[in-house]
Amino acid sequence: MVEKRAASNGDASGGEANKERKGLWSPEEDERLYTRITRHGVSTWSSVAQLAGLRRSGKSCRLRWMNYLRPDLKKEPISKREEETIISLQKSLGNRWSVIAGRMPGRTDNEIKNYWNSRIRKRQQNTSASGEDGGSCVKRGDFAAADAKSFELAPAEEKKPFSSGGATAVAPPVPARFPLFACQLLGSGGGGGDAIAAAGTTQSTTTHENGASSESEVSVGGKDAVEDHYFYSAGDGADMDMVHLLGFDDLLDYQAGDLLMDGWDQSEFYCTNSGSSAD
DNA sequence: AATGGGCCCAACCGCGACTTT
DNA sequence: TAAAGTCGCGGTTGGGCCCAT
Repeated sequence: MVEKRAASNGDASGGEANKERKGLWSPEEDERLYTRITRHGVSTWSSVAQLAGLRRSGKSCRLRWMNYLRPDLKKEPISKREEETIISLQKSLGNRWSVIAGRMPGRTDNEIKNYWNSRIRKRQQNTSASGEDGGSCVKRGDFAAADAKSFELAPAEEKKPFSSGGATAVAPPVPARFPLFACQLLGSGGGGGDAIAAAGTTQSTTTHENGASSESEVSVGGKDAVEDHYFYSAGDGADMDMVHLLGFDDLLDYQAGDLLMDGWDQSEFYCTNSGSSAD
């Protein structure tokens, strides 16, 4: 879809040589940006644009990466369960889309905002126009308002970036800010190995027989290095030699157990590159 | 087959916050 | 402390797609 749009958007390398390009991204521009970031990471977005040879603003590059190229993005449509989560979080947090997106791995603020504006809000307007409570228009199932409580941010933790803004250098290929995932140690004999870690890496998504819908292995360096793995140093110092990223639905399931969603912000984890394809 | 209206989503814009110098 | 540079956010828009007529 985007490719189709981009293809009709003209030649990325043509036109006036020094004028900043706007509009849809071409596949070539995507490739340049993706390659640049996966190989060298992000120091500042304006330098990424420059070094990738793109006639785009840093801002535009950031947006493209965050909303489309990031390897950890979910490609599938927003599920019913995710929709319920969006509704609950919007109710408690308001239109703080980035915070809401931060609670939904693989989803972007833009995606959630668009989804809200185009579908949920409209539906709620329709139902409230027909005399119902707008907030309860969707059947909530097992995700009641009480569940939404566990998503709320502690005030002091709001807007806590992984690496602070400005020109913070980050080891490749992880972008300056990257999402948090709940992870599970492999070979630890069960749930005892649950941990939280940070990741900004490529996921090779696989569907497992146990029904976990989007369990993924973490790999490094995008397409060129799918065999490499990051090592994560957890808060207690324990190293994980491999982690599984869990899909959002899996995380909701964990609420019944030891791992709560709001645990995501309670620990800080640092990513070190163990082996690496970065040149 | 043509067309017009609504939907959806990628991307832009403007602004505030933060960092660096 | 101020200014400049950069980032990130929420609101908005433009245009392609889909579908009913």
